[in-house]
Amino acid sequence: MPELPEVEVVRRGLDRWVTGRTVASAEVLHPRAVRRHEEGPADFAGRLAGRVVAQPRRRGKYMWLPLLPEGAADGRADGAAAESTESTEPAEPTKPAEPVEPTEALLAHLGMSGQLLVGEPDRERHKHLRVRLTFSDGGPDLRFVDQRTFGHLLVADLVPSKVGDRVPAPVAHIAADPLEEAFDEEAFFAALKRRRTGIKRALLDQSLISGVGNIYADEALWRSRLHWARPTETMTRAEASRVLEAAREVMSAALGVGGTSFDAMYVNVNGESGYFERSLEAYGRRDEPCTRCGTPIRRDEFMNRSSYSCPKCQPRPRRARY
DNA sequence: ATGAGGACCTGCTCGC
DNA sequence: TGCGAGCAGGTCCTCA
Repeated sequence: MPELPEVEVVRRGLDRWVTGRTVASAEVLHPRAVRRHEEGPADFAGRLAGRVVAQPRRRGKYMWLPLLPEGAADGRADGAAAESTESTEPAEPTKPAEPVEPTEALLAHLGMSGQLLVGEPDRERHKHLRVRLTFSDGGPDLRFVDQRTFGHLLVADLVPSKVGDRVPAPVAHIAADPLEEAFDEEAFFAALKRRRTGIKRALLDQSLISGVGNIYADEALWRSRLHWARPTETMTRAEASRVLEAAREVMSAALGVGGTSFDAMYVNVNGESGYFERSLEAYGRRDEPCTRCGTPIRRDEFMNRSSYSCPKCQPRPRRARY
């Protein structure tokens, strides 16, 4: 279940394996994977062929590969893409070119089960392979594999975002994530006071704060001792800061774990952080003792999914909001 | 505009 | 052994 840390690990893997390379072809094996590309699969593939991939970017759970015109310089000073493996030596001549500002990007959202895998072009095709990109150097290809098809890829124009940078159009309304420098804590707190909803719903609202999913929301709330149905308008500035800091902590920890196995990610740029197996304090621990107080963790239904919390550390507010 | 709930999707697990 | 129910949840869509 990729949330921000897992997506960031994938982004780093993509930076290592595809930045600076030229797309030869894009093959859409399941139209649903590109359903948000309004002009359809053929246009999607057409826009990718021949483009040079610039350094991958990310905001929250979205990531994107800026696309440069064919033959453009990739913006890398060290030509690191060429050292990925012997078979990925770029075929293009390395003549200097004017830096070009990308106007489009390949945008990816992994959804629930999406993976971006880099590997030898002739390896076996996974059952849930949805999209495949090949590169002009004949080196490792890039595969979008997604069992549940909640994820998607599309090519979009880069437009100004509410954060102030240029991002793919579908990301323009997304707030910065709490690990970004640009994250506006004052604006987040003001939004909490304005909203008439519960804190967990607010944490999952990507227009207020991006990158937080169900798992890290529960973990951040457990750490900050806040109940998920706490009305946001009653929260103090200190409580808001607490839950933000907790979110940063859990996501940074997960990123740290995911990052440690990063060097071995040649064929497995897949967003598995390994974090879930060890460090979760609330999520998925129904009836297990709270590691702070020993009270059994409870599971509530919320938004058609689960919320885990400690009944003692996170008492339900008298006025709950969902 | 805002808040709340459902739809989408497939594989796995559980109970009968 | 078979099979249906339940569960997993990010985002978009609809409705009040």
